[in-house]
Amino acid sequence: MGFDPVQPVRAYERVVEQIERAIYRGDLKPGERLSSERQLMVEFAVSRSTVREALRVLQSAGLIRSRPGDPNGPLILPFSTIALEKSLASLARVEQLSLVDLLQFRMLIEGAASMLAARGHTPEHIEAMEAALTAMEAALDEGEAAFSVADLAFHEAIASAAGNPLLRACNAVVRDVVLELVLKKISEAPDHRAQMAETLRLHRKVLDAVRERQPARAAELSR
Amino acid sequence: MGFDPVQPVRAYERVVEQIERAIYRGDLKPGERLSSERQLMVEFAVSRSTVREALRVLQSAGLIRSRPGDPNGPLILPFSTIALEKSLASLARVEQLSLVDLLQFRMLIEGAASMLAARGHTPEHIEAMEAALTAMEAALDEGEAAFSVADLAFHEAIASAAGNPLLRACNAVVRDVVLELVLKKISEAPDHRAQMAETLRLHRKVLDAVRERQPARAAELSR
DNA sequence: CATGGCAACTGGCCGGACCAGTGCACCGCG
DNA sequence: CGCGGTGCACTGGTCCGGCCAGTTGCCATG
Repeated sequence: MGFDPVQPVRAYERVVEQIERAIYRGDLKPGERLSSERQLMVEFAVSRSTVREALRVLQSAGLIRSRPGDPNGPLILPFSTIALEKSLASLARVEQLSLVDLLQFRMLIEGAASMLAARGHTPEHIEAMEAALTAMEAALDEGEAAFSVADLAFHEAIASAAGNPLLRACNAVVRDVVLELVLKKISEAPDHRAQMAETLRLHRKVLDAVRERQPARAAELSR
Repeated sequence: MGFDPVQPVRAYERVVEQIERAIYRGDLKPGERLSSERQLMVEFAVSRSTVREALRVLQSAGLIRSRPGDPNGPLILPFSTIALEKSLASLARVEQLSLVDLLQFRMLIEGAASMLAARGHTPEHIEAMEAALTAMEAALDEGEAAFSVADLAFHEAIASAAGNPLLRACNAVVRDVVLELVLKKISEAPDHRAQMAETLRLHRKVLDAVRERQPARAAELSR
Protein backbone atom coordinates (compact mmCIF):
# COMPACT_ATOMS: atom_id res chain seq x y z
CA MET A 1 0.00 0.00 0.00
CA GLY A 2 1.10 3.56 -0.49
CA PHE A 3 0.66 6.61 1.65
CA ASP A 4 -0.40 9.95 0.26
CA PRO A 5 1.82 12.91 0.96
CA VAL A 6 -0.05 14.90 3.55
CA GLN A 7 -0.22 18.60 2.93
CA PRO A 8 -1.75 21.12 5.26
CA VAL A 9 -5.20 22.36 4.36
CA ARG A 10 -5.59 26.02 5.12
CA ALA A 11 -8.61 27.19 7.01
CA TYR A 12 -9.58 29.67 4.35
CA GLU A 13 -9.54 26.89 1.77
CA ARG A 14 -12.11 25.00 3.76
CA VAL A 15 -14.29 28.07 3.80
CA VAL A 16 -13.89 28.59 0.07
CA GLU A 17 -14.72 24.99 -0.59
CA GLN A 18 -17.88 25.05 1.49
CA ILE A 19 -19.21 28.19 -0.14
CA GLU A 20 -18.28 26.97 -3.60
CA ARG A 21 -20.09 23.74 -3.04
CA ALA A 22 -23.17 25.54 -1.76
CA ILE A 23 -23.22 27.59 -4.94
CA TYR A 24 -22.64 24.67 -7.28
CA ARG A 25 -25.18 22.56 -5.49
CA GLY A 26 -27.73 25.31 -5.90
CA ASP A 27 -28.18 26.05 -2.23
CA LEU A 28 -27.01 29.53 -3.03
CA LYS A 29 -28.40 30.95 -6.23
CA PRO A 30 -27.26 34.04 -8.13
CA GLY A 31 -28.84 37.14 -6.68
CA GLU A 32 -28.94 35.75 -3.19
CA ARG A 33 -26.75 37.09 -0.45
CA LEU A 34 -24.09 35.64 1.78
CA SER A 35 -24.10 36.55 5.44
CA SER A 36 -21.91 39.41 6.50
CA GLU A 37 -18.26 38.73 7.23
CA ARG A 38 -18.85 39.07 10.94
CA GLN A 39 -21.66 36.59 10.72
CA LEU A 40 -19.71 34.13 8.59
CA MET A 41 -16.83 34.18 11.03
CA VAL A 42 -19.24 32.87 13.64
CA GLU A 43 -20.74 30.24 11.35
CA PHE A 44 -17.37 28.91 10.19
CA ALA A 45 -15.77 29.44 13.58
CA VAL A 46 -12.77 31.25 12.14
CA SER A 47 -11.45 34.76 12.39
CA ARG A 48 -12.54 37.54 10.14
CA SER A 49 -9.19 37.60 8.32
CA THR A 50 -9.75 34.01 7.31
CA VAL A 51 -13.25 34.74 6.11
CA ARG A 52 -11.98 37.71 4.18
CA GLU A 53 -9.25 35.73 2.46
CA ALA A 54 -11.81 33.16 1.44
CA LEU A 55 -14.10 35.86 0.09
CA ARG A 56 -11.19 37.36 -1.82
CA VAL A 57 -10.59 34.07 -3.57
CA LEU A 58 -14.26 33.65 -4.41
CA GLN A 59 -14.39 37.20 -5.64
CA SER A 60 -11.37 36.77 -7.88
CA ALA A 61 -13.06 33.67 -9.26
CA GLY A 62 -16.03 35.81 -10.19
CA LEU A 63 -18.45 33.94 -7.95
CA ILE A 64 -19.33 36.74 -5.55
CA ARG A 65 -19.04 40.47 -5.21
CA SER A 66 -18.93 42.45 -2.02
CA ARG A 67 -19.49 46.14 -1.63
CA PRO A 68 -18.52 48.11 1.43
CA GLY A 69 -21.46 49.27 3.45
CA ASP A 70 -24.00 46.94 1.96
CA PRO A 71 -26.06 45.60 4.87
CA ASN A 72 -27.21 42.65 2.81
CA GLY A 73 -23.78 41.08 2.59
CA PRO A 74 -21.81 39.74 -0.38
CA LEU A 75 -23.79 39.08 -3.55
CA ILE A 76 -23.78 35.75 -5.35
CA LEU A 77 -23.08 36.51 -8.99
CA PRO A 78 -24.56 34.75 -12.00
CA PHE A 79 -21.96 32.68 -13.77
CA SER A 80 -19.82 34.59 -16.17
CA THR A 81 -16.82 33.75 -18.27
CA ILE A 82 -14.78 36.62 -16.91
CA ALA A 83 -12.65 34.26 -14.86
CA LEU A 84 -12.02 32.19 -17.97
CA GLU A 85 -11.22 35.29 -19.94
CA LYS A 86 -8.80 36.49 -17.32
CA SER A 87 -7.00 33.16 -17.27
CA LEU A 88 -6.86 33.24 -21.01
CA ALA A 89 -5.56 36.78 -21.08
CA SER A 90 -2.92 35.61 -18.66
CA LEU A 91 -2.09 32.72 -20.95
CA ALA A 92 -1.86 35.12 -23.84
CA ARG A 93 0.68 37.28 -22.05
CA VAL A 94 2.84 34.50 -20.73
CA GLU A 95 2.91 32.43 -23.88
CA GLN A 96 3.46 35.46 -26.03
CA LEU A 97 0.25 34.79 -27.86
CA SER A 98 0.27 36.46 -31.18
CA LEU A 99 -2.72 37.94 -32.90
CA VAL A 100 -2.28 35.28 -35.49
CA ASP A 101 -2.74 32.54 -32.94
CA LEU A 102 -5.81 34.23 -31.60
CA LEU A 103 -7.39 34.73 -34.97
CA GLN A 104 -6.54 31.23 -36.05
CA PHE A 105 -8.09 29.85 -32.93
CA ARG A 106 -11.16 31.93 -33.45
CA MET A 107 -11.54 30.68 -37.00
CA LEU A 108 -11.26 27.09 -35.89
CA ILE A 109 -13.86 27.59 -33.20
CA GLU A 110 -16.06 29.41 -35.63
CA GLY A 111 -15.66 26.67 -38.20
CA ALA A 112 -16.53 23.98 -35.71
CA ALA A 113 -19.50 25.97 -34.48
CA SER A 114 -20.81 26.50 -38.00
CA MET A 115 -20.50 22.83 -38.69
CA LEU A 116 -22.45 21.88 -35.64
CA ALA A 117 -24.97 24.60 -36.30
CA ALA A 118 -25.52 23.28 -39.80
CA ARG A 119 -26.18 19.88 -38.38
CA GLY A 120 -28.43 20.64 -35.48
CA HIS A 121 -29.98 24.07 -35.77
CA THR A 122 -33.57 24.86 -34.89
CA PRO A 123 -35.84 27.49 -36.43
CA GLU A 124 -35.19 29.75 -33.45
CA HIS A 125 -31.48 29.65 -34.08
CA ILE A 126 -31.89 30.53 -37.72
CA GLU A 127 -34.15 33.35 -36.69
CA ALA A 128 -31.56 34.72 -34.27
CA MET A 129 -28.90 34.59 -36.94
CA GLU A 130 -31.18 36.28 -39.43
CA ALA A 131 -31.89 39.00 -36.92
CA ALA A 132 -28.19 39.54 -36.33
CA LEU A 133 -27.56 39.83 -40.05
CA THR A 134 -30.39 42.32 -40.42
CA ALA A 135 -28.91 44.33 -37.60
CA MET A 136 -25.55 44.33 -39.35
CA GLU A 137 -27.17 45.54 -42.51
CA ALA A 138 -28.86 48.34 -40.63
CA ALA A 139 -25.58 49.20 -38.97
CA LEU A 140 -23.87 49.69 -42.30
CA ASP A 141 -24.79 53.34 -42.13
CA GLU A 142 -24.36 53.79 -38.42
CA GLY A 143 -20.61 53.46 -38.36
CA GLU A 144 -18.06 50.87 -37.48
CA ALA A 145 -18.88 50.58 -33.80
CA ALA A 146 -22.49 49.60 -34.32
CA PHE A 147 -21.47 47.22 -37.09
CA SER A 148 -18.93 45.48 -34.91
CA VAL A 149 -21.46 44.98 -32.16
CA ALA A 150 -23.91 43.45 -34.59
CA ASP A 151 -21.10 41.30 -35.91
CA LEU A 152 -20.53 39.95 -32.41
CA ALA A 153 -24.20 39.12 -32.08
CA PHE A 154 -23.99 37.03 -35.24
CA HIS A 155 -21.08 35.03 -33.98
CA GLU A 156 -22.82 34.59 -30.66
CA ALA A 157 -25.87 33.28 -32.48
CA ILE A 158 -23.78 30.74 -34.35
CA ALA A 159 -22.12 29.57 -31.16
CA SER A 160 -25.53 29.18 -29.56
CA ALA A 161 -26.87 27.27 -32.53
CA ALA A 162 -23.96 24.87 -32.23
CA GLY A 163 -25.41 23.89 -28.89
CA ASN A 164 -22.14 23.15 -27.16
CA PRO A 165 -21.55 25.23 -24.03
CA LEU A 166 -17.81 24.85 -24.30
CA LEU A 167 -17.78 26.27 -27.78
CA ARG A 168 -19.89 29.15 -26.60
CA ALA A 169 -17.45 29.74 -23.78
CA CYS A 170 -14.52 29.75 -26.20
CA ASN A 171 -16.39 32.23 -28.30
CA ALA A 172 -17.06 34.44 -25.30
CA VAL A 173 -13.46 34.27 -24.28
CA VAL A 174 -12.08 35.62 -27.50
CA ARG A 175 -14.99 37.95 -28.09
CA ASP A 176 -13.51 41.09 -26.62
CA VAL A 177 -10.20 40.73 -28.36
CA VAL A 178 -11.92 40.05 -31.64
CA LEU A 179 -14.19 43.05 -31.25
CA GLU A 180 -11.17 45.27 -31.01
CA LEU A 181 -9.66 43.53 -33.99
CA VAL A 182 -12.66 43.81 -36.25
CA LEU A 183 -12.89 47.48 -35.44
CA LYS A 184 -9.27 48.02 -36.32
CA LYS A 185 -9.49 46.10 -39.54
CA ILE A 186 -12.47 48.07 -40.71
CA SER A 187 -11.07 51.45 -39.82
CA GLU A 188 -7.83 50.60 -41.60
CA ALA A 189 -9.52 49.56 -44.80
CA PRO A 190 -9.49 52.19 -47.56
CA ASP A 191 -13.24 52.01 -47.93
CA HIS A 192 -14.91 51.27 -44.61
CA ARG A 193 -18.28 50.66 -46.11
CA ALA A 194 -17.01 48.25 -48.72
CA GLN A 195 -15.15 46.30 -46.06
CA MET A 196 -18.28 46.05 -43.97
CA ALA A 197 -20.36 45.01 -46.93
CA GLU A 198 -17.86 42.30 -47.79
CA THR A 199 -17.99 40.98 -44.24
CA LEU A 200 -21.74 40.99 -44.39
CA ARG A 201 -21.73 39.09 -47.66
CA LEU A 202 -19.52 36.37 -46.22
CA HIS A 203 -21.69 36.04 -43.16
CA ARG A 204 -24.76 35.65 -45.29
CA LYS A 205 -23.14 32.82 -47.21
CA VAL A 206 -22.33 31.09 -43.96
CA LEU A 207 -25.90 31.43 -42.85
CA ASP A 208 -27.12 30.01 -46.14
CA ALA A 209 -24.90 27.00 -45.77
CA VAL A 210 -26.09 26.47 -42.23
CA ARG A 211 -29.71 26.78 -43.23
CA GLU A 212 -29.28 24.27 -45.97
CA ARG A 213 -27.53 21.92 -43.57
CA GLN A 214 -24.22 21.71 -45.35
CA PRO A 215 -21.78 21.24 -42.48
CA ALA A 216 -18.62 20.98 -44.50
CA ARG A 217 -19.40 24.03 -46.55
CA ALA A 218 -20.36 26.06 -43.50
CA ALA A 219 -17.13 25.17 -41.78
CA GLU A 220 -15.12 26.01 -44.87
CA LEU A 221 -16.80 29.38 -45.30
CA SER A 222 -16.20 30.36 -41.71
CA ARG A 223 -12.48 30.08 -42.23
CA MET B 1 -19.06 65.29 -21.93
CA GLY B 2 -19.82 62.35 -19.70
CA PHE B 3 -18.44 61.40 -16.34
CA ASP B 4 -17.33 57.92 -15.54
CA PRO B 5 -18.89 56.25 -12.53
CA VAL B 6 -16.19 56.31 -9.90
CA GLN B 7 -15.61 53.05 -8.13
CA PRO B 8 -13.19 52.60 -5.31
CA VAL B 9 -10.01 50.74 -6.06
CA ARG B 10 -9.08 48.46 -3.21
CA ALA B 11 -5.60 48.59 -1.86
CA TYR B 12 -5.07 44.87 -2.32
CA GLU B 13 -6.03 45.21 -5.98
CA ARG B 14 -3.25 47.69 -6.51
CA VAL B 15 -0.85 45.25 -4.95
CA VAL B 16 -2.11 42.40 -7.13
CA GLU B 17 -1.83 44.54 -10.19
CA GLN B 18 1.73 45.58 -9.49
CA ILE B 19 2.92 42.05 -8.85
CA GLU B 20 1.04 40.70 -11.87
CA ARG B 21 2.62 43.29 -14.07
CA ALA B 22 6.06 42.52 -12.74
CA ILE B 23 5.53 38.88 -13.61
CA TYR B 24 4.10 39.51 -17.05
CA ARG B 25 6.79 42.02 -17.83
CA GLY B 26 9.41 39.47 -16.93
CA ASP B 27 10.83 41.35 -13.98
CA LEU B 28 9.84 38.33 -11.92
CA LYS B 29 10.52 35.02 -13.57
CA PRO B 30 9.25 31.59 -12.55
CA GLY B 31 11.44 30.11 -9.86
CA GLU B 32 12.28 33.48 -8.39
CA ARG B 33 10.99 34.54 -5.03
CA LEU B 34 8.84 37.36 -3.79
CA SER B 35 9.87 39.14 -0.63
CA SER B 36 8.28 37.95 2.58
CA GLU B 37 4.89 39.28 3.54
CA ARG B 38 6.41 41.44 6.23
CA GLN B 39 8.83 42.88 3.72
CA LEU B 40 6.16 43.44 1.08
CA MET B 41 4.01 45.30 3.56
CA VAL B 42 6.83 47.79 3.93
CA GLU B 43 7.43 48.07 0.18
CA PHE B 44 3.78 48.59 -0.65
CA ALA B 45 3.14 50.60 2.52
CA VAL B 46 0.08 48.56 3.43
CA SER B 47 -0.77 46.23 6.26
CA ARG B 48 -0.02 42.58 6.26
CA SER B 49 -3.69 41.68 5.85
CA THR B 50 -3.76 43.62 2.62
CA VAL B 51 -0.60 41.96 1.37
CA ARG B 52 -2.01 38.59 2.30
CA GLU B 53 -5.28 39.18 0.48
CA ALA B 54 -3.32 40.13 -2.60
CA LEU B 55 -1.18 37.02 -2.32
CA ARG B 56 -4.30 34.91 -1.93
CA VAL B 57 -5.65 36.23 -5.19
CA LEU B 58 -2.37 35.63 -6.97
CA GLN B 59 -2.20 32.17 -5.51
CA SER B 60 -5.71 31.28 -6.60
CA ALA B 61 -4.74 32.49 -10.06
CA GLY B 62 -1.90 29.99 -10.03
CA LEU B 63 0.79 32.63 -10.30
CA ILE B 64 2.53 32.09 -6.97
CA ARG B 65 2.71 29.59 -4.17
CA SER B 66 3.61 30.28 -0.59
CA ARG B 67 4.62 27.78 2.01
CA PRO B 68 4.69 28.46 5.70
CA GLY B 69 8.14 28.67 7.14
CA ASP B 70 9.98 29.16 3.90
CA PRO B 71 12.52 31.93 4.54
CA ASN B 72 12.80 32.61 0.83
CA GLY B 73 9.29 33.91 0.49
CA PRO B 74 6.50 33.10 -1.98
CA LEU B 75 7.58 31.27 -5.12
CA ILE B 76 6.76 32.52 -8.60
CA LEU B 77 5.26 29.58 -10.46
CA PRO B 78 5.77 28.70 -14.10
CA PHE B 79 2.59 29.28 -16.04
CA SER B 80 0.12 26.48 -15.90
CA THR B 81 -3.37 25.98 -17.18
CA ILE B 82 -4.72 24.97 -13.80
CA ALA B 83 -6.49 28.28 -13.38
CA LEU B 84 -8.02 27.83 -16.80
CA GLU B 85 -9.01 24.30 -15.96
CA LYS B 86 -10.60 25.35 -12.71
CA SER B 87 -12.65 28.02 -14.45
CA LEU B 88 -13.72 25.49 -17.00
CA ALA B 89 -14.62 22.94 -14.40
CA SER B 90 -16.69 25.64 -12.79
CA LEU B 91 -18.36 26.31 -16.11
CA ALA B 92 -19.03 22.64 -16.48
CA ARG B 93 -20.80 22.49 -13.15
CA VAL B 94 -22.88 25.60 -13.61
CA GLU B 95 -23.91 24.90 -17.16
CA GLN B 96 -24.69 21.27 -16.42
CA LEU B 97 -22.10 20.22 -18.93
CA SER B 98 -22.77 16.72 -20.14
CA LEU B 99 -20.22 14.15 -21.08
CA VAL B 100 -21.52 14.38 -24.59
CA ASP B 101 -20.72 18.08 -24.74
CA LEU B 102 -17.28 17.42 -23.41
CA LEU B 103 -16.50 14.64 -25.83
CA GLN B 104 -17.90 16.57 -28.74
CA PHE B 105 -15.79 19.54 -27.82
CA ARG B 106 -12.76 17.37 -27.52
CA MET B 107 -13.33 15.89 -30.94
CA LEU B 108 -13.68 19.30 -32.50
CA ILE B 109 -10.50 20.48 -30.88
CA GLU B 110 -8.75 17.32 -31.91
CA GLY B 111 -9.99 17.67 -35.45
CA ALA B 112 -8.83 21.24 -35.68
CA ALA B 113 -5.48 20.32 -34.19
CA SER B 114 -4.98 17.46 -36.64
CA MET B 115 -5.79 19.73 -39.51
CA LEU B 116 -3.25 22.31 -38.42
CA ALA B 117 -0.74 19.61 -37.66
CA ALA B 118 -1.15 18.18 -41.15
CA ARG B 119 -0.46 21.60 -42.57
CA GLY B 120 2.46 22.77 -40.51
CA HIS B 121 4.21 19.90 -38.80
CA THR B 122 7.96 19.57 -38.49
CA PRO B 123 10.04 16.40 -38.36
CA GLU B 124 10.31 16.77 -34.57
CA HIS B 125 6.55 16.75 -34.23
CA ILE B 126 6.19 13.63 -36.31
CA GLU B 127 8.88 12.04 -34.24
CA ALA B 128 7.03 12.86 -31.02
CA MET B 129 3.84 11.41 -32.38
CA GLU B 130 5.62 8.31 -33.56
CA ALA B 131 7.12 7.88 -30.13
CA ALA B 132 3.73 8.22 -28.50
CA LEU B 133 2.29 5.59 -30.79
CA THR B 134 5.15 3.25 -30.08
CA ALA B 135 4.57 3.74 -26.39
CA MET B 136 0.92 2.90 -26.87
CA GLU B 137 1.85 -0.24 -28.68
CA ALA B 138 4.18 -1.24 -25.89
CA ALA B 139 1.45 -0.46 -23.37
CA LEU B 140 -0.93 -2.88 -25.01
CA ASP B 141 0.36 -5.58 -22.70
CA GLU B 142 0.85 -3.39 -19.66
CA GLY B 143 -2.80 -2.79 -18.98
CA GLU B 144 -5.30 0.00 -19.43
CA ALA B 145 -3.66 2.58 -17.19
CA ALA B 146 -0.39 2.63 -19.08
CA PHE B 147 -2.23 2.64 -22.37
CA SER B 148 -4.34 5.63 -21.38
CA VAL B 149 -1.29 7.58 -20.37
CA ALA B 150 0.37 6.86 -23.68
CA ASP B 151 -2.85 7.86 -25.39
CA LEU B 152 -2.72 11.24 -23.68
CA ALA B 153 0.82 11.72 -24.85
CA PHE B 154 -0.29 11.19 -28.42
CA HIS B 155 -3.00 13.80 -28.17
CA GLU B 156 -0.59 16.16 -26.52
CA ALA B 157 1.82 15.63 -29.40
CA ILE B 158 -0.88 16.47 -31.92
CA ALA B 159 -1.85 19.61 -30.06
CA SER B 160 1.78 20.65 -29.97
CA ALA B 161 2.23 19.98 -33.65
CA ALA B 162 -0.74 22.21 -34.37
CA GLY B 163 1.37 25.02 -33.02
CA ASN B 164 -1.46 27.03 -31.53
CA PRO B 165 -1.09 27.64 -27.79
CA LEU B 166 -4.82 28.11 -27.36
CA LEU B 167 -5.53 24.72 -28.84
CA ARG B 168 -2.94 23.21 -26.58
CA ALA B 169 -4.59 24.87 -23.64
CA CYS B 170 -7.98 23.52 -24.65
CA ASN B 171 -6.45 20.11 -24.91
CA ALA B 172 -4.90 20.42 -21.47
CA VAL B 173 -8.18 21.56 -20.04
CA VAL B 174 -10.14 18.52 -21.08
CA ARG B 175 -7.26 16.15 -20.64
CA ASP B 176 -8.05 14.93 -17.16
CA VAL B 177 -11.68 14.32 -17.85
CA VAL B 178 -10.84 12.48 -21.02
CA LEU B 179 -8.29 10.30 -19.30
CA GLU B 180 -10.95 9.08 -16.95
CA LEU B 181 -13.27 8.52 -19.85
CA VAL B 182 -10.87 6.55 -21.98
CA LEU B 183 -10.12 4.35 -19.05
CA LYS B 184 -13.77 3.66 -18.44
CA LYS B 185 -14.48 2.94 -22.07
CA ILE B 186 -11.70 0.44 -22.30
CA SER B 187 -12.56 -1.35 -19.08
CA GLU B 188 -16.18 -1.62 -20.16
CA ALA B 189 -15.40 -3.11 -23.53
CA PRO B 190 -15.84 -6.89 -23.76
CA ASP B 191 -12.33 -7.37 -25.02
CA HIS B 192 -9.99 -4.78 -23.54
CA ARG B 193 -7.13 -5.64 -25.79
CA ALA B 194 -9.21 -5.44 -28.93
CA GLN B 195 -10.55 -2.06 -27.91
CA MET B 196 -7.07 -0.78 -27.30
CA ALA B 197 -5.84 -2.19 -30.59
CA GLU B 198 -8.69 -0.50 -32.41
CA THR B 199 -7.86 2.84 -30.78
CA LEU B 200 -4.26 2.38 -31.77
CA ARG B 201 -5.22 1.62 -35.36
CA LEU B 202 -7.26 4.79 -35.62
CA HIS B 203 -4.47 6.87 -34.15
CA ARG B 204 -2.06 5.46 -36.65
CA LYS B 205 -4.31 6.43 -39.51
CA VAL B 206 -4.49 9.97 -38.17
CA LEU B 207 -0.75 10.13 -37.97
CA ASP B 208 -0.46 8.88 -41.54
CA ALA B 209 -2.81 11.56 -42.76
CA VAL B 210 -0.88 14.19 -40.86
CA ARG B 211 2.41 12.98 -42.20
CA GLU B 212 1.14 13.02 -45.74
CA ARG B 213 -0.18 16.53 -45.21
CA GLN B 214 -3.81 15.80 -45.82
CA PRO B 215 -5.54 18.30 -43.52
CA ALA B 216 -9.11 17.43 -44.41
CA ARG B 217 -8.56 13.73 -44.01
CA ALA B 218 -6.74 14.17 -40.72
CA ALA B 219 -9.55 16.27 -39.34
CA GLU B 220 -12.13 13.77 -40.50
CA LEU B 221 -10.32 10.84 -38.95
CA SER B 222 -9.97 12.56 -35.63
CA ARG B 223 -13.71 12.75 -35.32
C1' DC C 1 -46.70 62.97 2.93
C1' DA C 2 -42.19 64.02 1.47
C1' DT C 3 -37.57 64.83 3.14
C1' DG C 4 -33.62 65.20 5.57
C1' DG C 5 -30.78 63.38 9.09
C1' DC C 6 -29.30 59.76 12.02
C1' DA C 7 -27.91 55.27 13.73
C1' DA C 8 -26.80 50.65 12.95
C1' DC C 9 -24.83 48.16 10.27
C1' DT C 10 -21.39 46.97 6.32
C1' DG C 11 -16.72 45.97 4.23
C1' DG C 12 -11.72 47.93 3.95
C1' DC C 13 -7.74 48.37 6.37
C1' DC C 14 -4.61 48.52 10.21
C1' DG C 15 -1.55 46.93 14.09
C1' DG C 16 -0.14 43.57 17.14
C1' DA C 17 0.19 38.92 18.74
C1' DC C 18 0.88 33.87 18.90
C1' DC C 19 1.93 29.44 16.82
C1' DA C 20 3.89 25.63 14.09
C1' DG C 21 6.92 24.93 10.73
C1' DT C 22 11.31 25.71 7.74
C1' DG C 23 16.27 26.75 6.43
C1' DC C 24 20.52 27.96 7.56
C1' DA C 25 24.37 28.86 10.17
C1' DC C 26 26.69 27.55 13.82
C1' DC C 27 28.88 24.39 16.92
C1' DG C 28 30.53 20.34 18.92
C1' DC C 29 31.76 15.77 17.95
C1' DG C 30 34.33 12.23 15.61
C1' DC D 1 39.31 18.86 9.02
C1' DG D 2 34.74 17.00 7.79
C1' DC D 3 30.20 16.13 9.27
C1' DG D 4 25.89 15.60 11.59
C1' DG D 5 22.92 17.50 14.95
C1' DT D 6 20.98 21.54 17.17
C1' DG D 7 19.19 26.08 17.85
C1' DC D 8 17.65 30.36 16.17
C1' DA D 9 15.75 33.67 13.25
C1' DC D 10 12.27 34.04 10.30
C1' DT D 11 8.35 32.43 7.62
C1' DG D 12 3.36 32.02 6.62
C1' DG D 13 -1.30 30.85 8.99
C1' DT D 14 -4.49 32.48 12.13
C1' DC D 15 -6.51 35.17 15.58
C1' DC D 16 -8.04 39.50 17.99
C1' DG D 17 -9.52 44.18 18.51
C1' DG D 18 -9.97 48.47 16.61
C1' DC D 19 -10.83 52.46 13.42
C1' DC D 20 -12.77 54.44 9.27
C1' DA D 21 -15.79 55.58 5.34
C1' DG D 22 -19.63 54.20 3.12
C1' DT D 23 -24.50 52.31 2.51
C1' DT D 24 -29.24 51.46 3.98
C1' DG D 25 -33.37 52.05 6.01
C1' DC D 26 -35.90 53.99 9.55
C1' DC D 27 -37.62 57.79 11.97
C1' DA D 28 -38.42 62.36 13.32
C1' DT D 29 -39.13 66.61 11.46
C1' DG D 30 -40.96 69.99 8.33
